[in-house]
Amino acid sequence: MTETPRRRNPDITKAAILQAARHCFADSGYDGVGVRDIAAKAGVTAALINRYFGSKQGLFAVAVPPTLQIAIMLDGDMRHFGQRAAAIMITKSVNAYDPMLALLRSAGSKTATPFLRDAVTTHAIKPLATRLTGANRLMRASLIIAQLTGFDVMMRALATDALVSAPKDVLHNQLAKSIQALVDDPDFD
Amino acid sequence: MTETPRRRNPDITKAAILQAARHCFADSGYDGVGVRDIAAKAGVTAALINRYFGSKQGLFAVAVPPTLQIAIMLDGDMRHFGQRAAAIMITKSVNAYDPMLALLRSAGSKTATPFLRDAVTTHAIKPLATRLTGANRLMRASLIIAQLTGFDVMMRALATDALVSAPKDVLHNQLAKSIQALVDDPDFD
DNA sequence: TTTTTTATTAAACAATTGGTTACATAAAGC
DNA sequence: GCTTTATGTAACCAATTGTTTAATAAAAAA
Repeated sequence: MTETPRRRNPDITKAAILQAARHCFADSGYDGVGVRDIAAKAGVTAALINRYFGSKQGLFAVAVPPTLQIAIMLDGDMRHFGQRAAAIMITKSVNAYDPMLALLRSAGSKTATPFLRDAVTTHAIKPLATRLTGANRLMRASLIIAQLTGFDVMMRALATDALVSAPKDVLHNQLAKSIQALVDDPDFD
Repeated sequence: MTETPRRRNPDITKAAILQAARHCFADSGYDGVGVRDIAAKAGVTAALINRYFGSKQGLFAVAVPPTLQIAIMLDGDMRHFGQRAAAIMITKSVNAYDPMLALLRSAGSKTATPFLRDAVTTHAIKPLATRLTGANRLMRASLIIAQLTGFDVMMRALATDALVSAPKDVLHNQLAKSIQALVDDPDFD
């Protein structure tokens, strides 16, 4: 948000469009925003989106899928994955860009769904599965991602009161326990 | 689907509109369908939607929210809730009307969100919470609903391969265990 | 049968919005 | 100064939206 009148620079412009696109898609979903909205937020005109990204679809594919990753949660001992994941899910700033919201709010779009399916598999399920031990890793990773996704649906997309106004510490404990149950090797129970 | 040329009957017509609306909203979300689509599927004209339900919004409010209920899952011993819920979630026919899909695919719609928030609280979270024991029942109920929701996101809205092509029995066991962990009274662990 | 009611349709409204592209402008690099 | 290219303007062309008014025809009432 620099106040200096932006000099000509395609890289900066592309970055601005990407950032604006991520926020817009997270706010309103793929079908909910127009290219003019995104361009306006980036401080440019809609024509540049087609120039740099080919189409609205192209922009979405470049902007959103790669941001769907859970690297931060995976950084550390997997015996405490539930703790870390729960902490991140609960404390995510509501105003910050959240790729999960872009996913949820675009889940109804026939255009966006294929990209999202790929993104979830590549950037979330598979990386998580490689950190699991025991049997059925891909399936268990999917269930974990599903759990995190469902939490975001209730907490952010719908913002149901029972979750939004729940005491953070209690919420953290329950969520962490539930997630960890899927992480721990089922063969050792 | 009677082949007899339908005689005039407002009740039957209203019912046809409601059924068509539920399927359309589940398929494409609130913003994804027009009143003409719904009317066509019901075999009537769009004007009738406004006559009988006031508006598209009114139709949505009447058609979808009350169908969001988990009565079948609650029928029985809560010590096996996880088993029943998992079984239902996994075997839901893909072609049958699924109110959860209407929810997920409408989660991006600014118009539909308030109705859905209310519906989830009234018809899913609260009924489930009354069947729980121990502390933080509303919160735990929310987490359970979140888990089921997330599962539907991955399994149906996105249809990620790791879940769709997973062996049903293994999937059932994992899902049931994970759900039941949230049902069981945390004070007795 | 005649009259009244009303279920249903047809048609238009009015506004918007959609993504995309051809052309014009002006800044940057050489 | 010349060329390249980043950016803006503007128009396109279409499709569609939810809604309403007025006409039609079927059912109910008399």
